[in-house]
Amino acid sequence: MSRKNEILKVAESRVRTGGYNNVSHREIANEIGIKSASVHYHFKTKEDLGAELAHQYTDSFLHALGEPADMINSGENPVARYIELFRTALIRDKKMCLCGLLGAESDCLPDKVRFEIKRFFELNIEWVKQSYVLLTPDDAAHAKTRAIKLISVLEGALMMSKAMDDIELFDLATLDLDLVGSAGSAG
Amino acid sequence: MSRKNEILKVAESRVRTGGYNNVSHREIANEIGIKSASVHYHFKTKEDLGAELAHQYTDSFLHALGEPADMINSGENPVARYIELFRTALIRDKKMCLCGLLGAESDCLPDKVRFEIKRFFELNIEWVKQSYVLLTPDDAAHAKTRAIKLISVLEGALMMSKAMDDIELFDLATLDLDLVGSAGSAG
DNA sequence: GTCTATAATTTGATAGAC
DNA sequence: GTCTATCAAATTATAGAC
Repeated sequence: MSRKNEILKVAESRVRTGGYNNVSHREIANEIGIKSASVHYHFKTKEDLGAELAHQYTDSFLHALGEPADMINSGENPVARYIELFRTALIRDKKMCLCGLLGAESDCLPDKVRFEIKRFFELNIEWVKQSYVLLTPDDAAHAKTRAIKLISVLEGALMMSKAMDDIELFDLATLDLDLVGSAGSAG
Repeated sequence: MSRKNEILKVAESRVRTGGYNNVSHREIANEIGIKSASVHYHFKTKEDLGAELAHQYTDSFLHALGEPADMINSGENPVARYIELFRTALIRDKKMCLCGLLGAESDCLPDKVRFEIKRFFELNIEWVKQSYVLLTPDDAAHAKTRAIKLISVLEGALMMSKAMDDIELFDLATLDLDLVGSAGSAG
């Protein structure tokens, strides 16, 4: 793993644990065995580090999701996979969604970081919306609203599970979610 | 307003904007015209300040909610008021829920603060659960799960609205929520 | 090209002034 | 009782070593 990716990895862990102000050059440097000032060679400013971190997180997230159309062709429900990816963040990483936590802090973030957070949600809304359109073409008019509802409950469920230190809360919150039917048809 | 409450007010604004690490003694002090060290007279440590802030926020939130039984007696839907209180946080304050943001950072917070965040969500789940029990006694078995779902979507909707800097997202996410019927009956 | 010595600023806290 | 001078540690950044 390149030095740059080592830095991003440590930064991701720390930001997903406590937000933008929970990461510092020194802690990153200590963890990978360089001096804190060395981080500045790889990322000119902290703002640049944060922005590149969020951008890469978004790309990696979308890559893990894949293409809704492909999934449907192979008999998989893309919305179910979307939910599962959020669950993975909680179960495997034991951490928040990077862009969820940063999104909540948006008003105090540097411009470049805020821009990348927005990009994450725009692309996520579009991905889920497209999935709903493919799953239920007759209800295409509601696809975007349903996408926003789904992402909201997933981000909120992550947040509550961390707050209560109880993974089961996530499963309760995401029980019988809107997988296929029109908004609120599950249950 | 007492000095102590002045400090809490500034701290609340800053924490709700950027989390626990977004507040500092100096900024608090500057804003109210004292020296940063003076804050330590009113709150021994930052942990104590954070804990008292979260405790007071929780009490104030519950007080604004009132008693579900009273509301039902006077013909008001308590769940509708609950949703409205979250909306107020966004529209009037233009800020996150204090305990939502801190909850997402839970793993890096001092013990006393984490304890208060947990208390917020425990009391909120209980309040909403009780409301559902009163509204739909026949579905009492699902009341707690429905409460968790509702709080999740509200916290997530706040988060997304801040991330996208778009209040309308909150209204879309909370359109046709589970006000009375059993889980997922809305739509 | 990669990294570090060093610095300016900020942070949380103590010891003590009035 | 209320507040401040002062401090030790941490944070981001620069200038320059190798």
